[in-house]
Amino acid sequence: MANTATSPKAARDTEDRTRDRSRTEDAILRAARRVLIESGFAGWGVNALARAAGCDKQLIYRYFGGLDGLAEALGTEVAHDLEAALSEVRAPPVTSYAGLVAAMLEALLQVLRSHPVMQRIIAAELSEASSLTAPFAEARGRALGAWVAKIKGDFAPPHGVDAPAINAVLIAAVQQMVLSSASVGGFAGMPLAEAEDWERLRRTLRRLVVSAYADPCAPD
Amino acid sequence: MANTATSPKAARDTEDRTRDRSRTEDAILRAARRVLIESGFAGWGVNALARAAGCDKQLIYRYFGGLDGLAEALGTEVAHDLEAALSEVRAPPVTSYAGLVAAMLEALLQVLRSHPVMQRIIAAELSEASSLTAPFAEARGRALGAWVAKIKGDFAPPHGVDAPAINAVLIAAVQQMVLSSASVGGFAGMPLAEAEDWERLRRTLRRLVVSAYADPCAPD
DNA sequence: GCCAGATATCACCGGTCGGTGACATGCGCA
DNA sequence: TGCGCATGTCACCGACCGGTGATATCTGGC
Repeated sequence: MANTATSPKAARDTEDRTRDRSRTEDAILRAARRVLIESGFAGWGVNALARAAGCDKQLIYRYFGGLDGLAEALGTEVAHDLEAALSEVRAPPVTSYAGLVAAMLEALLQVLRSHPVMQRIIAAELSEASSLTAPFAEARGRALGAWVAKIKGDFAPPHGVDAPAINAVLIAAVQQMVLSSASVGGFAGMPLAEAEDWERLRRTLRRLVVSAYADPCAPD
Repeated sequence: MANTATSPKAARDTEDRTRDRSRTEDAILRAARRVLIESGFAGWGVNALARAAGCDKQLIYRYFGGLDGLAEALGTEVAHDLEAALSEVRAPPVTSYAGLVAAMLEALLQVLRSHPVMQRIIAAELSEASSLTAPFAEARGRALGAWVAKIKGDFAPPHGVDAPAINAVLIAAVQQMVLSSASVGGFAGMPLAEAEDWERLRRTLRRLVVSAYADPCAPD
């Protein structure tokens, strides 16, 4: 029993795509996402992917040049997702640098939470700096850099504050929280499951940003 | 060529431990740490471990009950490391709740940075909630809980502040920073390699803690 | 001296992996 | 019509995996 079903085509997508390369490529890419979400990089091999896509593994080599090429293709796709999501950060009333950073953190939180593939990739980056995660890491760096360059000039951080470091710390916290919520359901005793939990995190982040960037004696 | 060397005993620890169960168990445990540091959980299998320990894999089954038992043994060991390190948090002049939290964060940063095995385990937790990481997660939770219970009562957080959430966020940031430094050498454009980089992070964390817990108009 | 048991090693199993070469099939074009 | 090529399928390889039963070797107690 190669699979649980009687036919090896059981896992194949309903759409008929015989003799259609672009359709097959798409099926492989979607299988790559699905397997990555369900099994992580541990189960991300040519055999499993071909099984999930309902095609022969040979096609992965032919169309993508093996696992590395497939990872690269998937990485750029996901990076585009991130880019698109960040480009829509137009939190309504941004009147200060702190407000801008807070809006960015919330947007990042939203994107990450709704994108399990991104979570998997980032988690893998923390475990192994392999050739599979490298392409995405680079693409992601470009996306974030472009976003920062775009908003530059609108507002400036207060003087005497290491804004890049503060922002990095808060972004790191967001990332860790989302990853931990996906695998353990919370972090350090703070649950991260219900909507109210995330709202609590949102408030906490905003408070940290505001207090860090506020002029003393000018609270809120 | 089962190994690069001529003799299969090349990787064996220098100490002669034939017919000495406790010595063999220790060799296996140390090999488990070493392989975990060098190859991560991906290469953490009975074959590789036995090879690294210079013994037969059968002994891993006999003495530890397989990989799961070995992971449990290693997990409790590492949890003890964490417990011991946290119990020594006596940052000299702690005069406020903020100072206490800052000292805790610095201690955690120090412990994590100097403990690559802990980093691997935490990174694995974020990728897969497998039976290998579960025992350590539980032990770590106990260690942190014990620490919190110990310091309870010395100082109290200001009113109207969600201290558990703030602390969780900052702990998450520390964790993410250390993990990211190990695999990528930095985070979000902030380098984390030289001593000055870590000092910068330390200052940033302290500033965040102080500003978050400070009474307004009573800075520093 | 000798035996019982602890300790360690070996050989082998079925299964999955990544990777490759050979082969079948159908489409488009001359 | 039939040829050429893109597309898809199959069979097979060597390597490694986790796991287990049988066997060798040494030690301590009688």
